[in-house]
Amino acid sequence: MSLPHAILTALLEKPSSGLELTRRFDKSIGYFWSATHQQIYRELGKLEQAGHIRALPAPVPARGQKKEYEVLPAGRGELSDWVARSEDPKPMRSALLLRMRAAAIVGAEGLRAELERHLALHREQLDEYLAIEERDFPADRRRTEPDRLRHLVLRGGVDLERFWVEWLTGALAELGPSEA
Amino acid sequence: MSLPHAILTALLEKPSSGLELTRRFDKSIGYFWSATHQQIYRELGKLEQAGHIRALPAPVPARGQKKEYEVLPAGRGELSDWVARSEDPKPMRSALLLRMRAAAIVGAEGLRAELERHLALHREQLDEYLAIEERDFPADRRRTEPDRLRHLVLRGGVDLERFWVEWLTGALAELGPSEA
DNA sequence: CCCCCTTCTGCAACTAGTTGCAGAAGATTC
DNA sequence: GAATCTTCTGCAACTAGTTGCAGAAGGGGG
Repeated sequence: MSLPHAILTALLEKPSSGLELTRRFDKSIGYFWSATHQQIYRELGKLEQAGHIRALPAPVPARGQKKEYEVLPAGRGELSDWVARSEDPKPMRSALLLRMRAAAIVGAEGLRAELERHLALHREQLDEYLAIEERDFPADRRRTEPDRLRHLVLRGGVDLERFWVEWLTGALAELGPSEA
Repeated sequence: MSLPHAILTALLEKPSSGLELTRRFDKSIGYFWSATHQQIYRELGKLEQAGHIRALPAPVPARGQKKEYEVLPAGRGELSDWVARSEDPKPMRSALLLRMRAAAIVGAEGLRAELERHLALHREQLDEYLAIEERDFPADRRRTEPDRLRHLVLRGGVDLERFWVEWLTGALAELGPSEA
């Protein structure tokens, strides 16, 4: 599974506490691997026990007290192995495509509004990605390999959102202008 | 959740037994909503109890005996409601994009082979979709609304695979010809 | 007839992810 | 200086999905 590796990556980018991680998952790593704070806390516990990360010594260790984690060499090693590991892509799932197929049988009443809503959401996400690209990846920041890799990831997000925007636009056109 | 609706859709397309459904999920509905036979059997049980489907009267009802299900009006109603229901798209997950981001930190050794493997798989899937399109959706079979909807779904699959093929091709070019 | 193979259904036990809630520490405010 | 709000961590209980296995029925084949 990928959650521990997502966390290791995030912690290597910057040592953080559970809540900080949660927030960063909400806007960066989470764009392609989302997780709730619960998953994160539990996984931090497991990673610590496995010796992949450790809590930075805190002045007052207590419940409700912020706890920062950093990655240990073993954790970095595990992540490095994982990058090269062979793993089949898991079949994608789209409830929207499924609904479309159901609509082919029971009728498309009410579907149009939902498609429009999704279209708006995907447009929004696309704009967000484009803003990030402009901010974080100006042409001169695409030289080093790490930067090129990070930019490729973002490009993936951009192009995927573009795909949805185009597909939804086409679907709406195909449904005809006056469906219920 | 969508699994029960996937099953209702499949059963409306054709009443089936659990194993038949499993096979059809492996090659049709499952392209965008996969499920194991276990999930399917359990869900069939729940759907039957909810009065959404019923088992067709079998000559010899017994364990190990094929059991066909068909959708009842209540099930069709539920599916019809679901088509119009509002439901946020769940954030996508891609272990590959995640790995790319990890590679930006720990190095991209060994990643290239994996990208090539995925590229081959996506090309294969794309070809399969195109073959289905040619077989099931010749130009004259795209007239009725149900056919147009079903074709849109397939188009979604085609374009998504195209996206991956293009992204992976670009990523491989970007990684440079001689990465480890 | 008996063994074995396939088909079909299903239980049990697991991992992953979600939701709701609660308690401690520190900051804020009146 | 007490009431309350925010931050941070975490438990408990749930739903969804996965994996491994087993048992019944039926169809050959020697």
